[in-house]
Amino acid sequence: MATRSTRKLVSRLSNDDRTADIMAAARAVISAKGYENTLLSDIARQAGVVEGTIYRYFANKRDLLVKVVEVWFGEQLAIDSHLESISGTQNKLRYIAWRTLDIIRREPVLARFMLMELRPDPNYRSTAFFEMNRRFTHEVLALCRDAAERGEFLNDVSPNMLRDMLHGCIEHRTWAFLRGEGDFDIDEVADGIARVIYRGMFAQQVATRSDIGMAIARLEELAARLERKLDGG
Amino acid sequence: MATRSTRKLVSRLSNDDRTADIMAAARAVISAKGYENTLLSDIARQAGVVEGTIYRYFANKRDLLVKVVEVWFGEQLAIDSHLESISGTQNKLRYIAWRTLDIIRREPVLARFMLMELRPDPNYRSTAFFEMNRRFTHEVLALCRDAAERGEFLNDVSPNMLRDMLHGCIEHRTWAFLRGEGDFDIDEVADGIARVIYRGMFAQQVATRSDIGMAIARLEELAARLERKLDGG
DNA sequence: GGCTACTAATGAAGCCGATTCATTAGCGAA
DNA sequence: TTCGCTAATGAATCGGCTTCATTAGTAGCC
Repeated sequence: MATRSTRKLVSRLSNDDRTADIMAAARAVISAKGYENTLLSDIARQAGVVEGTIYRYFANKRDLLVKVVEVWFGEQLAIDSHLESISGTQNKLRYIAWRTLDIIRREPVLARFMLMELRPDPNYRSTAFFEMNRRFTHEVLALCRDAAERGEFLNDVSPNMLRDMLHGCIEHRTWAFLRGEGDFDIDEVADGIARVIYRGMFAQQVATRSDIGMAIARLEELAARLERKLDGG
Repeated sequence: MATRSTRKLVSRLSNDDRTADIMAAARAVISAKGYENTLLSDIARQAGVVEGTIYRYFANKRDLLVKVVEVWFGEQLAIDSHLESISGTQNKLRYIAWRTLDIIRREPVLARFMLMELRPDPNYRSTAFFEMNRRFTHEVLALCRDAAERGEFLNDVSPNMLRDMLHGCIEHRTWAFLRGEGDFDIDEVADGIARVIYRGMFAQQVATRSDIGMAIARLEELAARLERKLDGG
């Protein structure tokens, strides 16, 4: 097809090198132009190859972008040992929310891709991404479950619901941020979420009728003793 | 271009009639095949017109589908007078959440369109859809604000945050439903959301065990003082 | 150092939708 | 009945992704 004279090949690299090149190019393009505006031809140009070459390494455009975002997301998850050093369930909740919001603030394009492309995928649950995300959100589940077992939290709302409230609220806020509305005060948001969930689930040690009954009994006992003294004196 | 012999025109209708035909066809196709699988040619065939005709009435495919969803969403908002008859802030919250979940359950494809196409739109805030959605979510805002003013709710988390928690959680659950996971128990979800938010914000005027303990300590102190007087006297 | 086999890289062609626009035909007004 | 307007047409275009027969680096062998 192509004439001999126009053909020029770039150097032949190992599979790994070429894959890395293309993914780096894709990452650069996607983060510069946003997901919907990313063309395969842009990626190819940036990587210094031709569009067809990409299909030797990736099944299709979406496959490429998913792999890029998986790596990206994995990097975010890696930095993650601070949680244990925080004490108190409410503080832990606040930190988890804050950290998630912070990732979103730093990498809005990534966040958008997650929300738009990965989560709606019908077989999301069998993707590598799901597994990573599961580990990520597992913290909230474990935290709430522990609190319930220790008696700190009530038992009447499932930890899954609480996790969804936390992440759902974060995502809802994220959309406003991604559209460029307002100033995205992540401290305020994280604090509000943690506060409402914690207070909403806290198994408050309120006084019961029997507590009050005991108090009355004690007062009656004291009064009786005084009375005896007065009578006797 | 076209030869005289092959050309056949459908009857010419008023603009409104033809617009309605196309929108009805679009709605049928999108709800049968899902948004990503909806082709303009499907819609045209269903409407009994040719693809090009659609461009006389709508700027492009997206414009058509947005208008379809706007009308649909408007219908949902119309049925909406039950809320006032419900008493109690928590019950109202539960009803609002339940009703939203119910709309989603009945029209999952359109719900998906809202979440995927309308909300991410950069000029979402200037769309008719935003205005409708504002009225829709305004109920939650008003409810929480009123409760705060009456002293039923605490003042330390903004009503906007609470609204986002409610809708965020609903949306998060919706994705799982749209992917066909689990059974989408909307009663449980609505109840959980309302419960956590209500309890989390309720300005609880109850006595705690420590309050009663302090009271008892104070009484014992008084009793001791009396006793000393009697003993000394 | 030349030859061969292997396969990475090429890029033109194919394909599949949305979108455009010159042409045609229905319809109401004069 | 004719005329003018414009709704409807559908072939052509366009803009992406994807395929695949062809070309050319490269490593291994003698």
